[in-house]
Amino acid sequence: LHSSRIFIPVRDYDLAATLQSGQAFRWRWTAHAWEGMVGRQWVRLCQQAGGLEATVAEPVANWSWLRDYLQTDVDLDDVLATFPDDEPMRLAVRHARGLRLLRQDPWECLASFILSSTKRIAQIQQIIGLLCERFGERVAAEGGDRIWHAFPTPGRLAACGELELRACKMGFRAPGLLSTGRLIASGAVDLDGLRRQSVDRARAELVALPGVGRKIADCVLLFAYGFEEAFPVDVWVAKALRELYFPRRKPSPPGLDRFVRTHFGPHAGFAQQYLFHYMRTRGKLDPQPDRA
DNA sequence: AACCAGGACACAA
DNA sequence: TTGTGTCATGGT
Repeated sequence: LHSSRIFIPVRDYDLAATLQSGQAFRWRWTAHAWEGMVGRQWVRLCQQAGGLEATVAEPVANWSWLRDYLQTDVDLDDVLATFPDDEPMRLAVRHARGLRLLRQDPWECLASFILSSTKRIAQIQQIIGLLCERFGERVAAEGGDRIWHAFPTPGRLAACGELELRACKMGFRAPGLLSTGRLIASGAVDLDGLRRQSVDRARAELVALPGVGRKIADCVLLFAYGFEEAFPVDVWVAKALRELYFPRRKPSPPGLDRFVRTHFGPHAGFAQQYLFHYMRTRGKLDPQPDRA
């Protein structure tokens, strides 16, 4: 019953848009497929007619962890039906219909977004790549002929010095990542415990961590815990709101917060991801080399 | 060569 | 409450 390959039937799933929309940073396009890590597992993903094909390095009996990560059981139509019926959302959804939210590991997601501040996605990928290569556990890929690295545990990072982290080109983000890693490694903060908290309590605990403000906390709430009312506002989404919704006057920060909370519905964070991806990739050529 | 990137933080007005 | 400087690093 063990297998190293599975076909996951799903419709309306744009794998390329999903893996390149700045929510996860370890997926690479190589040899007509996406390769990356899900937890401790190396995974190759391939978009196929009617679903996704997945390959792992060593046969497994249960694939629920991958379905959970990819969120293939989510009915996209149900989500899209809750979006506001306005022109910006129509544009954003038409631009990348099939864009999904992943369900990531909280620690990896938190650490990744601490490293994301005022960095372009390509650079975030580079920093995280160095971090994993130097401090992550070695993992077999594709039957063992190649080596990948798991994301470093909080304990391993806590054992690092700030200079070692700075050597991964993360600059001023190093002390925040280090302090947060040590708080989690010591047990002073329990990331798994946030799963059962309310959004507001979970956000409050995340914002209390060094290097974590409102925006990064909302990214973790959305991408790792599945709080889909979380609505991270970065420079791109701020630009989308400014240009598409408030072209004349600029709303105050609390006014804008009230707007996004009431206007985009129960899956506001999902809508946010469409706006983000639309603003970042409209007008550009598809970055994926050979796509049907 | 200036400018900017999925910000957070301390501090001023 | 809202505005400014600072913090690294690399690509356009």
